[in-house]
Amino acid sequence: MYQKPTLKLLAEKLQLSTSTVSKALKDSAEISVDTKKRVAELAKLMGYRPNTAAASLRNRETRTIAVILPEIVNDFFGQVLMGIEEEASQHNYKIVICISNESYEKEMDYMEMFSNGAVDGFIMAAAMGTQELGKFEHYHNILNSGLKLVMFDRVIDSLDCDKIIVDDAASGSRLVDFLKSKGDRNICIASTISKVSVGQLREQGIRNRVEELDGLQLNVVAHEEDSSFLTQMEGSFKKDNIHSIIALDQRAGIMALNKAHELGIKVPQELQIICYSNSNMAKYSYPQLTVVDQHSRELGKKTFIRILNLLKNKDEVQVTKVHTLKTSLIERGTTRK
Amino acid sequence: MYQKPTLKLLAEKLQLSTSTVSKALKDSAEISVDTKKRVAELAKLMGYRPNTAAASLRNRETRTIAVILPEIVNDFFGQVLMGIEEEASQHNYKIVICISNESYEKEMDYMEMFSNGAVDGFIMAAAMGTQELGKFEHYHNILNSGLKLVMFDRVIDSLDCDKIIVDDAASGSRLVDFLKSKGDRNICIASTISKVSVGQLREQGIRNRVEELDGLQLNVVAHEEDSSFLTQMEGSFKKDNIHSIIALDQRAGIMALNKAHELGIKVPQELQIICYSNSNMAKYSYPQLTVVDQHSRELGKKTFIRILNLLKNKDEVQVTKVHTLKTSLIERGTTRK
DNA sequence: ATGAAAGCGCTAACAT
DNA sequence: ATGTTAGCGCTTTCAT
Repeated sequence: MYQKPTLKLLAEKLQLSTSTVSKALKDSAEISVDTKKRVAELAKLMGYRPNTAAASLRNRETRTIAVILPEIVNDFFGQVLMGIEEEASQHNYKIVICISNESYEKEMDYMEMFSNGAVDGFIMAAAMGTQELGKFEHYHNILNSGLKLVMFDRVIDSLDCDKIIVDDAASGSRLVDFLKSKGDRNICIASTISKVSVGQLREQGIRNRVEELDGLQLNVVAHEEDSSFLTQMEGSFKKDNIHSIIALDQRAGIMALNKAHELGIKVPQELQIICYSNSNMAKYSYPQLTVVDQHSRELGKKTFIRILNLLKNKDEVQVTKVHTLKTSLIERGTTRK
Repeated sequence: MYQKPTLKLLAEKLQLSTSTVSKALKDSAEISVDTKKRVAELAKLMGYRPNTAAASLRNRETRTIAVILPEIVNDFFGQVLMGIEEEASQHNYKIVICISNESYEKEMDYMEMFSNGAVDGFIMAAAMGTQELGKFEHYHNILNSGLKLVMFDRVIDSLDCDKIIVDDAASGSRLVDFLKSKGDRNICIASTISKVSVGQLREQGIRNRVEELDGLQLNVVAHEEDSSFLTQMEGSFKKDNIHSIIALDQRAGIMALNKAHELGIKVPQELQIICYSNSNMAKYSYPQLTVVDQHSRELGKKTFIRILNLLKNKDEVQVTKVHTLKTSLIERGTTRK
């Protein structure tokens, strides 16, 4: 196995000192143009790559961000991750990925595991378990230790850190207006994420708007488990005279649509369905689901850029910010024209 | 910002040398039981975590694996990643994730970027671009430099490295038998991955079996782009008298199903559909798709365990192995009982 | 059973 | 413009 080139090796070959070579590679003004050129050439020729562990140790920065996701087999988080990854690789950052699997313990373990020098900061969406339990010391520990933290989508209100979210409540409210304009009066909320902040916000937005307007009715079908959800949904179809369904998450949306098929209810003629999250599941359903697009990839990019700024201005005191992205409605086959 | 505890700090507090503390934490036989206990207690109390960069530099191992995936918004790769991640975190390994986005260049960039000390090895599925181009020097470079490489699913036949795959060709063959046993004679292959090794293997398996048996007919509909695929599919529905469709990937499967709906073809009565990959899209379609389950999470776990073994026996000469997992058919709503 | 010292590869303050 | 040196935090060999 051949020896990987190091600064020392380059220096020997060029009859220079390591510090000169180091500076040359950094395009330092101290070094002559000629030397820089010679160094660059040999480095390229030998395929020199700086040893990241050594640089991290010395510079006290790893150029690595831990991304903690509640799940990964989920188009929304997948798209966010793509956005993060894209931006990260553009800025020559690495990301390590952790999957909390909605568990408080795993989330905490990961944060502890990376809390000493392994990463410069964390990007994360809170696990369902964490939001249910309401225990947030592990976030505080991270912040206290000087590591950067940016949360997205599933954020903790009471926590003083940067957050990138979408206009969940406002979008819910807009959906009510949209459905009302189509003549619907009896709206049903379907959700498998009612324990999670964004689910609650969306529901609140819808609820508030329904109360503001006259002559609207609201039902709620909510359960995390597929079979219970479907039983509830079927009950609601049979006893309530539902005009439309707002599904707060992709799974609820697709399950509601399938239940409607099963019961012979015509979509969108007899029932309109709108679903949160522009997922493949929604894009490839029949008919294609009308969705609230959260611009998830953009969200990922914004999140990374935020933490990058925090890192660049490391020692300045910074005002934490909540950045809200506006969602948009993509009208497809489950709503009427 | 408080100072993170280091070995030196622990040593000072305990009036010991750093080497003693280091050994104690490693439960070395050289150190007295009593000292070990004192060290362990203080370490716990102060929340000591070894600095990974320093350990990497010293030990010449990072306990980090790069995972290069063609895409991430894809349930198959998502599930594999879950399996890898699960196993990695269990063995106290980190994974950094790279998304090649099916591009040869990105794949190569990533491999170069991590080829000097940043990771101990690579787990990857080849990008479509790489398989099309047929350029594999970047893989050879990795292997030559002593880094470990394990490929899964989309592997390079000619490359001498460890591979974890599923029985693509054999499973294709079994599907033909299955459909024939249901009385189908005219089978159609639908694919959006015909440029990729696994797509070709599946097709080959099907094709061979069709030729072996008597009285079967085979059509092929293949295109990566949705709209061209759908046009072809519609044409095939209208002119060929198809009895069943074998979709080589999830997207092809769901698009074929939707097209059947659109044309008023009854599934599974008039047309059976079987689809590769047990994705959420297939699970939540209407009716639910019958699928070939690749046990993707298991595949991820096996892949990680393989690279771990390679790493543990670093310097032994190892025979590269191809490990083949057996797929299984999950019969659901798009095939007849 | 414990400690001193060297060194992994890199950077930067401080010579020259 | 180039070089010397110290040190980031850890492990390990070789004393003691």
